[in-house]
Amino acid sequence: MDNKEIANIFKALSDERRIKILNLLQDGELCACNLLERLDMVQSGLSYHMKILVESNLVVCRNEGKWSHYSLNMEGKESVKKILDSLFINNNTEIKCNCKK
Amino acid sequence: MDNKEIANIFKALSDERRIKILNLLQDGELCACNLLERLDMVQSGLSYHMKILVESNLVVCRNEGKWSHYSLNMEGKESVKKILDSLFINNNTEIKCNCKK
DNA sequence: TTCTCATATCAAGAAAAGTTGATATGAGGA
DNA sequence: TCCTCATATCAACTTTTCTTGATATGAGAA
Repeated sequence: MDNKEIANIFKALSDERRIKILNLLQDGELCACNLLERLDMVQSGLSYHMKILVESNLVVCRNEGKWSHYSLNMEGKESVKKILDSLFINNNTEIKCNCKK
Repeated sequence: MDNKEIANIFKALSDERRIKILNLLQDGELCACNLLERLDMVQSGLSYHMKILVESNLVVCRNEGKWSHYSLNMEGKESVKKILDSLFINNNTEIKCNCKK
């Protein structure tokens, strides 16, 4: 996974409205119309944000007839944690800063 | 911590160049001039990005004379993981989706 | 098939974030 | 003090992301 892909996953988490959506999904699976009722947002806006959350694997979408049901993806969370662990490593190679003193 | 603050922390991680900076800091503390040598970026740009990383507590800055030395903040990483855990919870309240069938 | 409803996509504009060169600040050396 | 160097800030501009209303798609009901 390259830096651009990593940045994109965090980008999915970097919007206040998308965090609010994750909050709402803590209570269980919800369909788009139910999410919409609980958010101050137009339908096309919700669709835009849900696409970002689903594509970044943080949310799962289950289609049933004309409805889309969304739920939190715990595997997505674990994968973000693994990314964090891979970013915050101390290789201890003791590269000393060599500014021209 | 409210949703806006949470979004801001992930925002700090949502830029490819800042991910690259974290990669570089894996080898240990580096001063701004050393980071600059390793990045394709002008000095004011680096300063802009470092400010974001420091303010979001992902990187620590140690000032020594006219130099600024940066290093990864492991506490910052842990705090991001805690935020993830608080976002991805299943409250199991069984709110059933009530779309008008 | 035709209508209605849930959701997705599009295009245009608004808002936010990133980039750049110029300048400011402030520490140490001369 | 004056000069130089490392870093920060600023203002203008570019790029990216978000928002919105209009329209498209596609499923089930009539």
